[in-house]
Parts: sequence; structure tokens; C-alpha cells
Amino acid sequence: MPTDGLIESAPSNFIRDIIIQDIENGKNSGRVHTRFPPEPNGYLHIGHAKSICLNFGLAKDFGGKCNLRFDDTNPSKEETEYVDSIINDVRWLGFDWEDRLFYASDYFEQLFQWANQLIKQGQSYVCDLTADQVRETRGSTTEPGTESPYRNRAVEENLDLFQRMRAGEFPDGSRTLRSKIDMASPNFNMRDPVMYRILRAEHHRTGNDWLIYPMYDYTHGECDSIEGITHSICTLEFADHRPLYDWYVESLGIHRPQQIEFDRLNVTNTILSKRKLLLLVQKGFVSGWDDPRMPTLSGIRRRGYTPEAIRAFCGSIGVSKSNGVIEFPLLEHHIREDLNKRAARVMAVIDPIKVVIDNYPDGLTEDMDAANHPDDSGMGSRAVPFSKVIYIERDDFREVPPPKYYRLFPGQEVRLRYAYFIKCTSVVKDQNGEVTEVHCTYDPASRGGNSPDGRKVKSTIHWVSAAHAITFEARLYESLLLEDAPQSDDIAGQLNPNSLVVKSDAKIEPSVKGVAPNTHFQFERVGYFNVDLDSTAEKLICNRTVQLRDAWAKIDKKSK
RNA sequence: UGGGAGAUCGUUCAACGGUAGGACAGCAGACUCUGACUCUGCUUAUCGGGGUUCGAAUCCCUGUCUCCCAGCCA
Repeated sequence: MPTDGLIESAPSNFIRDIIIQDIENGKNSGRVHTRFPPEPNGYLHIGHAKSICLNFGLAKDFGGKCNLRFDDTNPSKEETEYVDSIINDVRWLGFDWEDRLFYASDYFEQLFQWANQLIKQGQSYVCDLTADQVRETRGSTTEPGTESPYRNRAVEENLDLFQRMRAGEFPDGSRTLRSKIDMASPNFNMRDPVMYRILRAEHHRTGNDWLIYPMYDYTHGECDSIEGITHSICTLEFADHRPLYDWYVESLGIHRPQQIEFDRLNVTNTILSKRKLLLLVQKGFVSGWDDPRMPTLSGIRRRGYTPEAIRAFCGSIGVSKSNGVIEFPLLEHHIREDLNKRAARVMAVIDPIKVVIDNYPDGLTEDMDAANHPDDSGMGSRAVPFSKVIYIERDDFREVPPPKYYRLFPGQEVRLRYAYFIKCTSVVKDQNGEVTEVHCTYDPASRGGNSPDGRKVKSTIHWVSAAHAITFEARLYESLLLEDAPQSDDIAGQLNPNSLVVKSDAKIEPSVKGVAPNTHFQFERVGYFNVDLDSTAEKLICNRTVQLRDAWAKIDKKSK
């Protein structure tokens, strides 16, 4: 039974069901408090967006709160650069943690005190086994582990040794603090897990204050507990850790949040492994974490994806515990849906071919009135200059038209958007037989795009006046991975050589002069583009965010 | 071969003992100064086998398949 007023339009899912039930049962006094807990060891990607939208979204929908907390317990992998990027990305996505920005490292002292409490309770001990020995004594899926010879050390000795671990008396890796649970447990996480390791590494926040660092399992539940988290939502692979999560908060006798696991986001043909993404950056396969081909939030932001679209996408994919893979076109659908509403229309020719209108007066320029958005007159209109020589898309002309081809070919009449009807009369070719120039005549009576005699044309194509065009660089992106690339660690062998195609001689109408980076446009009949960060007043650079749906491309492909 | 989690249109999520539904993708059509957008229609699914029930995607038994786990990573 849904609780009145608490359910918005968000679709039902098993986590909402749990929360609704908890509220009805008065658990946590009806409070809902979640958290997004990234480790600052890399950049956030679209997979994290699902978790962010889930955690912040749930808090919002149920009148609760959501914290941003950095799980920074492994200084050897973490950096301030990552902290900064994560803060920036979550904010960009549109979420607000108010004053609740926390770090696991904020709690190091408390965690240390709690570890001492567990020692005193006889529930943890200092172990002198090496990492290799620990692994060897852990047992296997069918064999129980064997107990450490140090398992039954006296409390006083454990307390002393643990203190001396902290004080730096022992070398890295020489000792650990372990929980005394059950070496025969079928769940490996319960076979006396390590709580603390000795690690001399500079921490991005605590510097060299600490020589011992707590492990994730020992840390996470207590951090949640300290912050009053009610629902600790994480991905499926942590399900096996839940008994341990519960063991710590119960042994310590502190507030017990509920861990709930859901399926992490997978997207077809997309790398969402932090390790592999790091490899792409380190080996120079991409220009950086914000390369527009990267699935990182900084990458897709630069590519022109909007937070609104990403949030809509995350809301549409649902939450479950199955191992699903979302098809990439669903993401593209949401990008198009958002950009269609907001992106101003502009005419740009990516792969130009010259068209000369033989009967148009030399030296004349006319301003054509073009709407900035077909469905939103509030976005106004602009003047686009027209003259005798123009560029059109190379693909919009065929010397020999294939079946169902409506565009320009010898003898065919088409409309130049917002301008005139033109008819192709002849072509000029170079010595290789390549068409270099298309000659046309225009119908002066069709100015604005309609002929007074009411005749129709099959096609309307876009154009740019050669004399007025701005030459710019268009960066066209495809998937970073080859389609059907095998899943393996050999990333180099799976890369799509066409993931970035640079068109340096693209032409665009002059109205875009001076636009700011990250302005979104729809290049009519081509796709959604945005102005790249590298763009300057001298050199305009645009990224293709996503192509328009293209019925002709399907017809063309099918006939081949 | 130990433990944990799953299995519903091509994909994904829903249906919580009572008409299997949405979105994306696909197909067909309408509209169109973007082969875009929009609109209309269509195709397609409960993993197998047994039960319980008037009635099962849902409950029970059984089989099969998939994912995760033996870091001093998170």
C-alpha cells in the first residue's frame, strides 16, 4: 500500500518498496537518509550517475537527505584531483548535499577507537601473518580456512601491538588487525577479515598522520552509522559483504543502517571499468578523462550531453537486481529528446561541395529569414546570407541517384532551406572523375522557400553561402570500442579507429560567430553539436554530440 | 564442485494470486521548408518440468542457465 503523498511519478522499484515499508513501520522514525560514497581514485562515469540519481533522488522523493562522502581509506590510489572532479561532476548533474560533504578520513580517529573497543571485546586481534600466509590460510570454496596462530593473543598484547602499529614501530605489511569471526564461514568475507593494514603512503587529506589505514569493510558501515544513514545503497557485488557490514555495527552497538544492493549500470559497447578507463588515459588512447569519447561525466559533458538528459536516462532505466545491459541508443534517445527542445537550429555543412547558381546575379547577397527553432517561436529568428556560390553537403548530391533518393541530382529540383528552389543543370569534375562543382539554376519566384505556382519539391537541403561561411572544425565521434569487440584486457585491439573523425573544412553560417564554449546547436539535418572547450575566437571547434535519426541512411544501407 | 544474487518482448523496467503493460529498438503509414520532430498502427515475452488454486509471471517442489565472491582494493 503506497503511502499517500510520498510517491511521485517515479516508477516503482524494490528499493522504493523497502523504503515505503520502513516509513510505514516507523523505522528510523520515518527518516530517509542516503549517501553517495565514491572513492576518489578516478573520474565519475555514467555508471556513477545511476547511483547518484538513485541516492539523491530517493532522498528528495521521500523528504530525506543525501550526503556526499568520499571513501578515502586507500591513500595509494587517491588524489585531490579526483575529489575536485567528483564534487564538480555531482554538482553539474544537479544535486546538492548542502553542508554534508564528508570523508571517511574525517572518522579515522573514531574508527581507531572503535577498533580498540573490538579488541577489548575479544573480537579482533593483531595478526603477524604475511599477506601470502593470510591468503594461504583462507581456505577455498570447499575447504575451510585455518585459524591464525596469533588469533588468541591476550587483549593487552593486542592493544599494545595495535598502538605500536599506529606509532610506526613495524614495517609496511608486517602486521594487520583482524576481526575474529569464523575461518570456516562459507562466506570468505567472514574468515577473519583484515580491518587495518600498515601502509606508509601520503594521504591526500591526512598527509602522514596515519601509518595504518582501515579497510573498506571495517569503515563503510561505521561511516554510514555516524552520519545517521538509514538506507545504504550499493551495487550487487557488495551483497556478500553485508553480513560483515552488519557484524561491525552490531558488535559496536551503534546505529545500524540497512545495506541494499542493486544492479550497477552496464551500457552496450561502453567501458565502465575505472581500471580500463585509467588505462585509456595513461596509454594516450584518448586525450584525457574529459575526452568526448569517454563515458566519464566530464567526457560526456564536453561532448554536449546535458544533466537533464542524463537524469532522464537514469530515471528511465529502472532499478533491479538482475544483470542487465542497457542499449546505448536509449541514452542517445534521451539526449536527443532534451536537445530537441532547447538547441537552436543552425545550418552547417560538414563535408562541403560547391554549388554555383548560374543565373543568380554576381555580387548579390540576400538575407534569408531563418527560424531558430521550428516549434518554439520564442527563440526568434536570424538572417542568413545567401549568394551565388554556396556549399551543400556532399552526400546531398549524387550524379547517379539511387532508388528513393530525393536530394539533388542532374535534372532534379530541390529546396534550399529558407531560400530558393534550385535545379541541377551540370557538374564539373576533376581529372579523377570526382565531382568538384555542381551547377544549378534557381527560381527567383521561390524566394523564402515556396513557389507561387504551388509546385512541390521532394527534398529540402541545408546550405551555407561560400562568401560568408565560417570554416570550422567538426569533430565526429563514434563508439570508442569496435562493435562486437570481445571482452578482454587487450583494450588496444578493441578500439574503433574511427572513434574520432576530424573534419577541418566544415562550413557554418556566420550567425554563430563568437559563441561561447558548450553552446548547444542542432545543425539542421545533421545532428546536435556543441562548441568544444578548445574552441577560440579564431578557430571554431564543434563536437557532434549525437546524430539525428536518419531514415535515409537506413534506406540507403538496406539497398546496399 | 562452497556461499550469495538473479532469470518476463530484441533490450530494459513494471505487473506484488485476478485482462502480461511501458520505454527504447524494429516494421508500416500520416504529417513535414530538417528523410528531424510529432502522430497512428503493428510485430514480439513470463527459462524447462511438476504441483497448489476457480484462477499462477506471482505460491511450493525440481531442474537448467547467468552474474558475483578466496586484495593487507573499493
